[in-house]
Amino acid sequence: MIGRQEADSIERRSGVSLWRQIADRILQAIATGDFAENAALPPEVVLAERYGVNRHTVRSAISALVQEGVLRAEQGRGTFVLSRKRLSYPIGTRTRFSTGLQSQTSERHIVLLSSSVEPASQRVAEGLGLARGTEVIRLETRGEADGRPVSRAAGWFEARRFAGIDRAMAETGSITASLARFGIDDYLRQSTVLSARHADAADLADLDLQPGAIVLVTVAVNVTPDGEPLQFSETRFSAERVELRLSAL
Amino acid sequence: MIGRQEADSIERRSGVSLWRQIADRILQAIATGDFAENAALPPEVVLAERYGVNRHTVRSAISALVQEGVLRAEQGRGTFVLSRKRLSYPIGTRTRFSTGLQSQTSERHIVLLSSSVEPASQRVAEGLGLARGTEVIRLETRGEADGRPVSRAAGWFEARRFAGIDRAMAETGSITASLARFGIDDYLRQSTVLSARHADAADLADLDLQPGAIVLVTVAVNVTPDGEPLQFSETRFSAERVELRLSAL
DNA sequence: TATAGTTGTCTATATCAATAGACAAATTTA
DNA sequence: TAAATTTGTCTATTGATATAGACAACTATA
Repeated sequence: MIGRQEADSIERRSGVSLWRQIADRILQAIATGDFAENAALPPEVVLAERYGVNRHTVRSAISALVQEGVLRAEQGRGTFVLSRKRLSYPIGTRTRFSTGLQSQTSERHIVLLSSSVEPASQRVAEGLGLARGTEVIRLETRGEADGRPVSRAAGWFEARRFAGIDRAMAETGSITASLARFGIDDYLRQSTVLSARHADAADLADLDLQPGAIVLVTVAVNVTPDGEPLQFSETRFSAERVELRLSAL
Repeated sequence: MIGRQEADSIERRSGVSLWRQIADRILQAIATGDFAENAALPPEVVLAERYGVNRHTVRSAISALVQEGVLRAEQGRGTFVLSRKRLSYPIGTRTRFSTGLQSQTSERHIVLLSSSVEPASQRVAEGLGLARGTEVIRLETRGEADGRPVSRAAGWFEARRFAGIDRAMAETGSITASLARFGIDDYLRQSTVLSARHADAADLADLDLQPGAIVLVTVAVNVTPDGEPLQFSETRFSAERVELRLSAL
């Protein structure tokens, strides 16, 4: 990389405190592998000079990350990296939570948080090709890998056709397995729209994030091989824990 | 949507000032179309109550957005939305800047900012299937639509094979047209990895963003239909101006 | 032409964020 | 063991952030 010197500088009077900007930088460095797992961070004085701030400001950043479980500080020894690189979550025509992360994690599963029946909103109705107001089942789920939450999703299914999918989901912990109970043995991703924003209060709680964190948001429609809409979903990924790999679509 | 009441609340002591969080919310609302273009924002007192902060705090947020050219405030009348919804940028096997945004913009083009020859870094070499250190040409470009910067990209090409592609790029303003001069009349996107982070100082300058803004980052490899690597690229999109639509090819 | 509704400006106060310096406490190294 | 290195704690000061209240200036409308 060239000309990245000044990019290491920090924005003042930006509404984002310096300690949080520095915490972000450190997270970023860990996520991209610049700070290896278990390795010691440069000493506080060095970081302070690198970012052009006071040592105490660096300490604020570090203490936030210690709180967050990303770093461990040991008096007299140094500060060490606990967390690992980002998971790489594949998105393609055959997107499946568990299989996608299989090779990168020792354990992953989906937890059903809640379910409800509601009239389809405009966008849900559009996505599923239903009339607005048609009853749909809404499943709120969280995806976890190696004990850490990585994604939070809301999925909508036509209520009439998929009555009981909430129970299936609770029992199997898998969308794929749940759909199989309704005779769907294959489904494809028809469309995905992707955006990013700051995590809101709900995201922070659901994904166990700190304020100021970023979430990647996908809005997708899954269909049968024939093109019949099955599921409309909105998923939020923690941008600091996962990256999305667009596999041959 | 259900249960979004509390999500409207704001995080204190988060390292992100309240006025900036509120500015983000308003931007978000505009981007998703919740606040229509040219429409009046709710009065300051109402916003203050909605977000649970003082009116002066809301005013700070609004004044930042006025500065940014997103809002226009008129004493006695109200505050009005100037900017429009996010552009939807398609990503698929045939991803082309200009064609992708054609229907949504009246004008778009790519500006060549700089070019240089350098030895391939680890990741560039891997992406292009070259030995590390092989000479590559690096093109720095900015994509603009309707006069606003939407993306900032670095692209790497094998220097030996694509000598002069910088000139071609400067003249044509198009990757597709430049590659055509080297006998490449079609190319496909082989892989794309997507992540999100806060904009750094370089992003802020290049994309004309405000501190605290978010960028979507894609790292991609383009290949010939035969699978021969042509281009390795890293692109940063302003998350408040574009969303990425993953198109099935 | 009042009146209500809205943005703009001013003063004051309290808390958070950042800098500065000094030294304690723990660990590693010479 | 002594010295060097590193994190932890304390005090003090400055500027940015947030709250509070009052009122001016401007616009639309009854």
